[in-house]
Amino acid sequence: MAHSAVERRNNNRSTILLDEAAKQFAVKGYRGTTVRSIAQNIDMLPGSIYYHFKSKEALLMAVYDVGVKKITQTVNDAINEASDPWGRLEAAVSAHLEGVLDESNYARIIINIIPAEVAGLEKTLTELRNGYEVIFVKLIDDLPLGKSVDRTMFRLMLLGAINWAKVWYRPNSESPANIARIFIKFMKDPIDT
Amino acid sequence: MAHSAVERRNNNRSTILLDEAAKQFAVKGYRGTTVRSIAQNIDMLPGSIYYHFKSKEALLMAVYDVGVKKITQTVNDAINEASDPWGRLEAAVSAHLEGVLDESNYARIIINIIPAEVAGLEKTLTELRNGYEVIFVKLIDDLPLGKSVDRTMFRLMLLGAINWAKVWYRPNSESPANIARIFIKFMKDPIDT
DNA sequence: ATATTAACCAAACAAATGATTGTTTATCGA
DNA sequence: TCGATAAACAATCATTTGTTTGGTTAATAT
Repeated sequence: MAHSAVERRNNNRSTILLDEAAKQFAVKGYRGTTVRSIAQNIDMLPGSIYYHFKSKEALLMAVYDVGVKKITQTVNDAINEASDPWGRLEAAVSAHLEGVLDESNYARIIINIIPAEVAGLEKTLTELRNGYEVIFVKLIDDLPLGKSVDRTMFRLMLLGAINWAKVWYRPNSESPANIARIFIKFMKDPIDT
Repeated sequence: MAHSAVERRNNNRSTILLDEAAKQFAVKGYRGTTVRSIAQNIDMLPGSIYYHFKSKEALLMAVYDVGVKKITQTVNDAINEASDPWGRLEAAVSAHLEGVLDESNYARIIINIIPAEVAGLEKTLTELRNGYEVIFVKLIDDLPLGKSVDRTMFRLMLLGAINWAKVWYRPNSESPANIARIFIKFMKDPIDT
């Protein structure tokens, strides 16, 4: 037999480490999170973190990168469930909201980390976020809108509205899916009927 | 004579100190801003700040308070220039945007400081911001909207959209007034004409 | 002229924090 | 069994950060 019931050395605690870092960065920001508190919450010594990542900034980068990949995946999956353009956009908005409002989700750091707060990573973080938002550029391109509609402003308005939800959202507010439906309706239909 | 041409003792560097603090808090957040860097930028020693304010938190509070008062004033003034409900709302949005997008404006910190980042001041800061936003509650109450329209969600969407502008706004983007006009139009009119 | 006070400077402190170094333990392939 | 290596520990360092303390200077009041 290959390896018995003996506990393997395969303690892939890098994953646990990444999870914990994601959670704390999302809630307390970059500077509000300390290497020590991350280590403590996963029963690891502060110095050990530096075996997995060469610096605190590198740790944030790793978390941010995973966060972008995960929410990109989630939103893309959601899009494929719908067929008509407006339905696809609503599905994307709903998935995005679920991601950024779920406390256990990596995606939160995408909107909770202020790039300027990190300095050394400002440019890279901003680029990663912009890359993700390309999904919405395409979705909005596919909408049947009048010639006079500025699609860029349309996107900036919609994304701003949903990203700001983190500020006012409470677990007993409307559900992410409802918020998505309501916001899309505001954009799509005349307001007074 | 009262006091001659002799240089007055009126070295009111408290104002300069407050200005610099406002600027740095707005850009780098509370934790990202250090007492030292504020002092350095106005040629003052770190310790001297504690003559004017008893703590870093007290300094933030002072800045935040001035910020809320200033933007409240600005927006209220703008409202009085218009008469119809939609026009008043657009004026308010425009004034709000000008305030929060102007780098030299105190109002920026209202949206760039995350209350949860400060801990000891979370409640107070949130209350101050909510107090300001009452202006928009009233403006939206006055709109001629259909019975089925959720005015709270309407406000959250609109305020979110304009508050997020800080993330993408560049001096060569649309002007604050144009952004206000476009966003209000999105909310008011059918999208495809 | 003297006393008082506003407004700072100079220096330092204690705590917190990111990071480094040397060592140990456990697993696995040869 | 042995050597290599992954993964962590234990201890410590150097720096940063908010804050304090005591002294200094110049304007104002008495």
